[in-house]
Amino acid sequence: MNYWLVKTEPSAYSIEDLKREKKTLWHGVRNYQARNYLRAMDIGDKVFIYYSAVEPTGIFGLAVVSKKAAADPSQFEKKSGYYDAKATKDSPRWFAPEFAFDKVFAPPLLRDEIKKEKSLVKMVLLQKGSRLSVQPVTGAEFNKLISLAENPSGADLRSKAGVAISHG
DNA sequence: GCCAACGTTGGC
DNA sequence: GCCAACGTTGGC
Repeated sequence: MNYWLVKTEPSAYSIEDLKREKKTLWHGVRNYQARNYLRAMDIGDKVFIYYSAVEPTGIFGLAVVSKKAAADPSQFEKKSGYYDAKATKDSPRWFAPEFAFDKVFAPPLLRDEIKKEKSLVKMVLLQKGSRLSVQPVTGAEFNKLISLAENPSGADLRSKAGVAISHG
């Protein structure tokens, strides 16, 4: 199993949109390296949904790959902003996997918290100038991110102080 | 809103 | 095939 992170903006497509629709075709990626990662995704792989550009930035949820990447239909649609005149049905340029909703992170795991974690400094996400919209995440990074998401720093502090955490 | 980093385009 | 110019991304 492999792990990934994809960027979006909540105004374009949010984790709540995915929760409502249950599944979505992750289309419109127009960068070759990102495309190659999309094609490498396998059914069952986990995908962090990251919001970029709009404050606060961070991971807002998790999806799971439900179908392997196939030709991205938007590259053939002339009216689409994703139209690519050089793509043909015989030799498509761009590919889109299907993602299924997994969970919303509440609260979200913000970029600031990720940056504070020493074991995560090598994440592609945190590299200077990294604009890749589809990124690989290592298994160790995945586990750490999940544990941070499930144990927000506030809860950590409360538990260290010996204060019971309510789960209601 | 600024601007550094990056990918793509197109002239040569 | 080089590389300057340009457009875009995205953190700050």
